Amino acid sequence: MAQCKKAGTKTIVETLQTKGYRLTTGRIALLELLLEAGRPLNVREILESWKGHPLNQVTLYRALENLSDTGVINRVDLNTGTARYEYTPNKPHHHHLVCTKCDVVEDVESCTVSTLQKKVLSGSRRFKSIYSHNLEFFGICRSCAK
Amino acid sequence: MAQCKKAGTKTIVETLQTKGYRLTTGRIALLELLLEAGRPLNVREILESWKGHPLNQVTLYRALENLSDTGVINRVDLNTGTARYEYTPNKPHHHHLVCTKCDVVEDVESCTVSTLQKKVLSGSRRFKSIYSHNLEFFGICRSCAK
DNA sequence: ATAACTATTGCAAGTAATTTGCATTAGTGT
DNA sequence: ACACTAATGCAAATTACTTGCAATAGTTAT
Repeated sequence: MAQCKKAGTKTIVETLQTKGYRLTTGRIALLELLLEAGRPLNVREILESWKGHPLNQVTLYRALENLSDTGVINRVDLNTGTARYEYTPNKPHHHHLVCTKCDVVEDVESCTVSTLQKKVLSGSRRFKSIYSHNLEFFGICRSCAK
Repeated sequence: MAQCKKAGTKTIVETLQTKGYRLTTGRIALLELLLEAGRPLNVREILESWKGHPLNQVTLYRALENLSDTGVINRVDLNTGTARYEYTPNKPHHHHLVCTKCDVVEDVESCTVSTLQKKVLSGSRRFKSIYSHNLEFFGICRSCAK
């Protein structure tokens, strides 16, 4: 994991540099937390995980925005009421499966939507381009089903 | 359109009744507005469309929640910052194509995700059931592309 | 129709998420 | 080590949305 972080960090610095962003100690703490969590966290969860406070809440919001900007992390909306952020440098394009009782989230990697995306674009007179899509599945996990 | 409304209203009353909800004048005004708009509106847009105020903002929030409950309207999140609601009784299952510059929204009716949904469920050990999915496409419309 | 029952409404206030302005601090390149 | 500029924290503001409660309007049974 430290190794993974080290290897990842190098590229991340470069990625941030292209937008003039700096990889500060607070942002490193944030990225490490998201990496370890392995699932999308919201602001409240991030702040609660931090006993010391590597980043103030306001700064955290700004860091999340900047890092999302560069694609190092990804903002997802899973209908849980607040935005969530996930660490993405080591992850391929994927979607999510969300339990609407306990909010547990599972990644879904099989994505056949890219071909669908082309069809959708060719079926639209009004749109010039489509550059992304969101696909989330909602269901009930086994432990909530009991 | 008046005809469409009349025909629709009958069923809507019945739909609401099953949950003990009433179809009040304010809610009728809301449904008419959403029907005429033909696209998902957020709370601010609804209130601005109403010169007189058929429903107070607070009541509007409650009405939107109740009506969503019954499926007469549908709440959608299009990453535009606030929840949007669309009139659905006359609409088949569909998705959306959103321009991220001007927020114009187009319906996408071809949905092949139901089969994908089954695959996703069978690929998950943790989940017992999947009952819905969100799929939204993001792009740039032709007039914003100029 | 009318009365009784209960959902709906509006007001005032509250909560939670997110943003902004500004002075101070910390990274980065030379 | 110096200069330049992004990042940070504080206080305060904004925005979306919710809650409690008394008054009102819709529905059902008579």
